Amino acid sequence: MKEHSELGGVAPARTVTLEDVARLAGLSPMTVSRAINKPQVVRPATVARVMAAIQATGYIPNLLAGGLASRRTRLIAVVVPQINNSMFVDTVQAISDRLAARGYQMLLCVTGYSSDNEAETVNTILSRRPDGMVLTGIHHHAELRKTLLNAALPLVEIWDLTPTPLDMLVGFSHEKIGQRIGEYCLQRGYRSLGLVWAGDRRAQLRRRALAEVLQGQPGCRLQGVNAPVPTSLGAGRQGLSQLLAAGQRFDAIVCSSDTLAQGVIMEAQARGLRVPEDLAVIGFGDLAFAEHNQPAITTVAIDRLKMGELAATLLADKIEGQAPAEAVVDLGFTLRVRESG
Amino acid sequence: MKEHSELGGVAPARTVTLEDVARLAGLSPMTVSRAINKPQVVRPATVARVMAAIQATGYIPNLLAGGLASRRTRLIAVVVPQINNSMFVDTVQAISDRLAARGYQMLLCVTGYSSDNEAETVNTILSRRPDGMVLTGIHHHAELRKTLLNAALPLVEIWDLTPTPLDMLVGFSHEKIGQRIGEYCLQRGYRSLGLVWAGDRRAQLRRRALAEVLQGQPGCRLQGVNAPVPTSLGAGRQGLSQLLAAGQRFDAIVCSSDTLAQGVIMEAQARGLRVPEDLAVIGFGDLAFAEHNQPAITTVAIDRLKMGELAATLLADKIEGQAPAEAVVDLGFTLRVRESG
DNA sequence: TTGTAAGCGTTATCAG
DNA sequence: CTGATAACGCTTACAA
Repeated sequence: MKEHSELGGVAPARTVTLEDVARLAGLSPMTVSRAINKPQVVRPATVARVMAAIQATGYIPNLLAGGLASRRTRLIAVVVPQINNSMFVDTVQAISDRLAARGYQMLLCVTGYSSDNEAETVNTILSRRPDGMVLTGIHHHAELRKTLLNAALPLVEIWDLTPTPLDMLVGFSHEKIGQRIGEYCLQRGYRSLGLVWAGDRRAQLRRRALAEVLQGQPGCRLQGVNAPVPTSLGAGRQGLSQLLAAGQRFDAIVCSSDTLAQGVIMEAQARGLRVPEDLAVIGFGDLAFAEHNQPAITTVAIDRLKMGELAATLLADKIEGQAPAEAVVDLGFTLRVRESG
Repeated sequence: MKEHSELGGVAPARTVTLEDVARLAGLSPMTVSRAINKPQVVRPATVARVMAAIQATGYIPNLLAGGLASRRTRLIAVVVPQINNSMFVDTVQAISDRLAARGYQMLLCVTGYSSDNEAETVNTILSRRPDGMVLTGIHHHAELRKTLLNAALPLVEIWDLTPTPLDMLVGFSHEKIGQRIGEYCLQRGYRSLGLVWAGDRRAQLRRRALAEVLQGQPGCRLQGVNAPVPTSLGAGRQGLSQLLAAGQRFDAIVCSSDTLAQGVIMEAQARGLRVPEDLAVIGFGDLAFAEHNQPAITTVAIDRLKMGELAATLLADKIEGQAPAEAVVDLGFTLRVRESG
C-alpha cells in the first residue's frame, strides 16, 4: 500500500462549513458563529450543542471568509532582513511567542538587506490584510512610506531609533552605541584600532559614531576590513588575518558582532597572541556564547527578547483598542565589560 | 506635529477595491481581475489601462476575498519547534527564499518541543487555508494525523525519515547517524564515551542508535548528561564539567550539536586538556563555525539548505499540478572528520 | 439569547 | 477578448 498517496490524492467530498455545523446542531449559522467567537453571549447548553456538532463534523473555521467579513485577520506580518542571523532570530521568536499568546499568528517575511524590493514585499503582505505589522529599520523608500501611511495599519518599527516613526517604535540608538564603544576604547587606552565590520546599514551607523569619537584624539588610528552578513566565526578569523597581514600592530579589534569577535579571538589565539594582553577584542550583541567564551567577550548587550515582546504587546494593544501609553521605546543598551578587552 | 499619529489615527476613507479600479478604467471588475492575474488573456492595451488605474488609485488586492473565491491562498504554513536554533533556521530561510521565488508567502509557526499543542496549532493554521504545509518531524498525535489526512493538503514532513509519510518527505535517518558515529568511535578506539545531549526526540534517536552500536563492545562505557534546547556553548562547558566531576576519564565526548561541542572543547582547553590528544570531541550539524573552530570540529553534516529548497519545490510543484517524481527524499548525511576527534 | 438579511471583495463559469 | 451573474463562508447590524 502506498501510504503516501493517502493524502492529497482524492478531492475531499466537500469542506465542512458553518452551515453544516448549524444544521447538525439545529441552530442558525449565526448562533454557531457566536458560540465559537463569543461564547459568553450564548447559552451554555447551546454552546455545548455547537461544540458537539463541531467535533462530529470536524469543522475547521475559514478565516478567509471570517476576515473578509469582519476585517480582522488575527495575522501580524513581521519583516526582517535575515533570520539565519542570531541577532534577529531571538526577537522574531519573542514576537511569535507573545503573539501566539494573544491569539495572533505571524506572517514572516525575509527581505534580505537590499531594501529595493521592500516596497513590493510590503504590498504583497498588505494584500493579506494583516491586523498589524513589525518592520525592521526606519529607512524606507518614499513609495513604501506612502503605502504604509495609506494603509493606516498598526505598525512597529524595531532595531533603530527615530523621533518620527511611522507609528510605534521599539529600538535603540546605534549612534550612541558607537560612541560608547569609542569612549571605552579611549578610556582603556586603545589607540590603534582594527575594525572587522559588516556592511549593513545599522552596523555602519555604529561604525561612523565610533570613528567620530576617535577622530580628534591624538595618536588614534583606525583601520577596517569588511565582513559579509550574516557574520560568521570564519569571517572573524579572516578579518584579523587581513588586518595583521599589513604588519601593523593593534591595541584592540572592534567587531560589528560577537560572532566576528569570537572568530577574531580564535585567530589571535591560534597565532599565539594573548587576549586581551596582546590584543583586546570587543564585540556587539551579547549573544549567548559571549559570556561563556574563553576569554569572555566584552560586548554591548541589547535586550532582543524584550524588543520582540514589547513590539508584539504594543501591536496587540493597539489593535484591540488600548492606546499604548508610549509609542516610542528606547530600549537602551549595556556595555558588558568582560575579559576580552 | 506628532508624526507618529499620522498612521493608524484616522480611519481611511474607504478601501480601494477592484470595482473602483474597474470604474476608473472603464472596464468590468472581471476584466481588471484578469489583467492582474492572467495578463496573457487580456488585450495589452486593456492591461495598460488597468495598470494605470491601479497606480492612480493605489489599489492593493485583497487576498482574503481572492482566496475565498479561488480556493488558492499562495500561503504555505511552516511548522518548526524552534528558530533560535541554528539547525532549523537555515532550513526555514531556504524555504522562505524558494517559496518567495515561486510566488508564495510563509506562515511560520513555532511550536516549541512539546507536541501537545501541535494539533491545536495545526488547526489554527488550517483555518487560513494554506495551499500547502511543511511540518517538522514525523511523529504526530493520532488526532493531528486525522486532521491532516482529512485536510488533503499538500504536505512535506522534514528532518526525519519514514517509509510512510503523510504525503511527501525530505529528511534523513537519525538512527543511521547515531550508528555511524558509534562505528567511528570504535574505529578510532574511543571506548570511554561521555555524552552531552539535548532531550529532543530526534536527538534521542541518534543517541539510542549510538548506544546500541557500543553496547556489545568490550570495555565500552557510556555516560551522559543532559543539555537544554536550544543548545548553547555554556551548556557544553557545563556538560563537560559535570562529566569530569565524578573523576572519571573519557576518551571522547560526543555531543548532540556543534554548539555543545564547541563548549566542550572550550572547557577542555580551559582545564588544560588538549583536544583531541587528551580528549576527542564530536559534534552534530556542521554549523558554519565547525570547520573554522580551533580545533576544527569533527561532526556530521546535513544539507539543511537543500532540505528547505527541496521541501519548497516539491510543495509548489504539487500545488501547481506537477506531480513530483519522488515523494520521499533521503538527504543522507556526511561524517566530516576534522581535528577535534 | 437567537435568527434574518445583507454584505465583505474576489473569482469561476458561462454567455456574448 | 470582455462582461454578467452567482458563488466563496463568514460576520455585522438589526429584528424578534
